[in-house]
Amino acid sequence: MSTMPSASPIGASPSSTIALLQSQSLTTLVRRELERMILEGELSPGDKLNEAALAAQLSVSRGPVREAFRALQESGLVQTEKNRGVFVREIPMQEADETYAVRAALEQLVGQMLAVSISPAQIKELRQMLERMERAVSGRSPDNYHPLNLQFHDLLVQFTGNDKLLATYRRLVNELNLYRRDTLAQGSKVGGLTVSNGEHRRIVQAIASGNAEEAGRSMYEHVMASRARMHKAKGVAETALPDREKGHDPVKGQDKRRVAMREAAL
Amino acid sequence: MSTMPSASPIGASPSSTIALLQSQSLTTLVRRELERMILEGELSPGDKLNEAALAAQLSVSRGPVREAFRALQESGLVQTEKNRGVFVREIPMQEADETYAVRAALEQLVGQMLAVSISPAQIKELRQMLERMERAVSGRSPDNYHPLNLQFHDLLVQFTGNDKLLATYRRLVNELNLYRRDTLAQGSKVGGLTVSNGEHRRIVQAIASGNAEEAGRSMYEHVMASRARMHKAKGVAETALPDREKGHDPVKGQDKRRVAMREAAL
DNA sequence: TAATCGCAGATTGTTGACAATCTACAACCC
DNA sequence: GGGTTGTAGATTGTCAACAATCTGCGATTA
Repeated sequence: MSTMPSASPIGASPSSTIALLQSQSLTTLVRRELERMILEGELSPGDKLNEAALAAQLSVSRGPVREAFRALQESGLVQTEKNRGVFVREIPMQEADETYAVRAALEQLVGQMLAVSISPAQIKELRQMLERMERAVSGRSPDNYHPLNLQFHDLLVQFTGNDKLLATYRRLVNELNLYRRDTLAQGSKVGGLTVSNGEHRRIVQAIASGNAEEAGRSMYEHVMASRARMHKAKGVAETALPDREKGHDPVKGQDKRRVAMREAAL
Repeated sequence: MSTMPSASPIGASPSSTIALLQSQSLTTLVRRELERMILEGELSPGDKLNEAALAAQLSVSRGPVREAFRALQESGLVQTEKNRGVFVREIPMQEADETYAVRAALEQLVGQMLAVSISPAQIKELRQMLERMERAVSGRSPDNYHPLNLQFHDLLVQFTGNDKLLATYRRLVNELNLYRRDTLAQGSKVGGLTVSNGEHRRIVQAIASGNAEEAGRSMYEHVMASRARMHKAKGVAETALPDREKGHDPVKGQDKRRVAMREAAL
């Protein structure tokens, strides 16, 4: 905490500093910081975000914090309950499932597009990524695999040159990362990493060979395989602790009454 | 204007009124109203949204209005320039193009899913929609076609039962509607309606027959054909008025200096 | 005359205060 | 003892005021 740039970086060139001040409002800064906190795991699904506390921590008033909340809500990272506060979203398994399906369709499109448009330089960059991931798997640093994996997929989407596709993709992946957070650390170590990277190689190979259909199919199947691995890991985690009696249970006490009224409000 | 529900609808059942008050904040109401205004064309791309004026018009303070702005910004409907205000977004042609590509991939998925899962009742509902659109085309009320068209596609996505897919789809379509606004009224009357509805029939036929591949392909091609029709209409509109000297030009005066500084800020 | 400068009004960014609501705990009743 | 009621503290929803920035227009000057 307290890593906010409260003091301005005077070292930078003056023009860029001016431009920065012009485009950055406090709301933007707060939004960015909160997104970072959530995505990096400093805040976990179900956690409550206290307006006043956050405002004090970031040395701003509650206004910008509330505005940042509305943006994060729209992006699916937090959820607001009137008069109760905002909470880091807990993605239900069913929603994660649906998201995987959408993501698979998008990545299939990515594969098809890249098979036609990719450049030699881009292929080279992808192969370098593959090697780095290979080292992460075979070496004793499997913790590094996940960020590399994210970067690899993001790079593929970037290479399509379709910004809308990229934005849509990232939105979905952000939410999936939220879902994976708890099961991830343990889940993916069960041995799926080698398999996953094998699928990555198949993808790059198909793209490089210019086979659009195969490239699309390999990406689609890779996403669906990831989903299956996630389910498996989730199942393991689930049975590991018998009755899910740890952590924050959002429904208890008179919450039941509130929930019932909410549902009736439809 | 002034169609806000300032007075509460006492006629409704008390429980639903309570539930409504529990879930609706002023921010939510303002957001909804602004979205309606934009989507129904009361506000056009490029228009400036004045905080104080809107707050007065809706009888709230500027706080909720600002929060609604942040949500609309994240959803892509408006765009904010610090210290200058928020504007209804003007979708560049290239972005619309990219959006059509993403949408086509999503609708292809919709077709594939529905070919497997659709129910007889749903098929019936789709066929009724087809007839309504048919009447709108053959009759002398082509203005009704567009909303029916939107409803038809939305219904298809709803029938997949995948809420995430639906949310993603709607986000894209909202932005596309923003893009189409100016060219639409004139553009689609050039005669594409009959063709469009023919494609709709092909889609429903393929879905009903359970042919996933054909259903997906027909939807993909329909979206791409829509894009082509849009381009054509846009081209017509473009050449119709020689030098695009009508309407609001966002870049003029000392704006050029600002824009240059913004770009340097990257 | 054309360009620049500077000011007044308007608009946005941010803040602090007040009102409404919720949460937790204690007193009370059956 | 179990359950309800009521109250105090904390938290959120909303508002109005202040500060910073921008916009447009007139004055000034070369």
